[in-house]
Amino acid sequence: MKTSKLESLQAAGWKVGSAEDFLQLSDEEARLVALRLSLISAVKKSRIKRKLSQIDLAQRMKSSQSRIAKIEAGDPSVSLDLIVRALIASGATTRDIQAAFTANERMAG
Amino acid sequence: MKTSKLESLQAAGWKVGSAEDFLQLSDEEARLVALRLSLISAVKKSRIKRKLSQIDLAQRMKSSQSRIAKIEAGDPSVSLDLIVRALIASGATTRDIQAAFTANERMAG
DNA sequence: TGCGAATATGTCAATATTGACATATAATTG
DNA sequence: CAATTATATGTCAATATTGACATATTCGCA
Repeated sequence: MKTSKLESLQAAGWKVGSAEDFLQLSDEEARLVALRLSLISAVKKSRIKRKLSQIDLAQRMKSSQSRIAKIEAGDPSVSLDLIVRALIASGATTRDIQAAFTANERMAG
Repeated sequence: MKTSKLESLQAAGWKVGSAEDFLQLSDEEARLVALRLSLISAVKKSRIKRKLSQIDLAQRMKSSQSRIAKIEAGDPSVSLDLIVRALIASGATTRDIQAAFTANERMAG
């Protein structure tokens, strides 16, 4: 479990370094990262569900395709603000957003 | 209803300009601002509940008292990231965060 | 009232985030 | 197999956000 979560973070481009470092993440940091992952996952799900390309979504929110790609890749240069804006622009309902938080709660355990 | 919401935004320091401008806010923008307001309210509630001063909370999250004050005042210079970090650092449970989103849904209608 | 603690407001240099762009790499279609 | 479309990656100047600091204001209490 811990391993897969670590791999998620690393795949997402976070400089986690080692497993020890990861385990030393404070609860606060870990919760924030987990929340980001949940929201990111919700963005992609919502975008696909509405059959929007990354360019489509970028235009809706006046951003760029590369930014959308970075959002979905979990790039650390992307803010929570941008993730949430993407989620809203993708057509996600508030219920969808809540669902992401629920998923987050499960992960954060 | 619309008026009180507008007043909230203005009180929070947003350059809304006029009621027309406010009404021209896109749904996306309105939802994002409403979400911010909900989370901000949750931060203050959580901080008070735990009897933390702004300085206490600032130390917990390695920020400064003035930043906490700005968070709670809804200052536009505060990011969603910082608001959520404050919410987590204040001791809010994930359930509290979800509740904030639920309140947001009610507001956004 | 006066005093101390808490909160609010304004500023700014340092840092983080942004859209835009070029370009690379899939994935899809004919 | 191209050709087309979608997605990924790297860069950077412009802009936004940050903690820190000074200082003002408000609040509770003796």
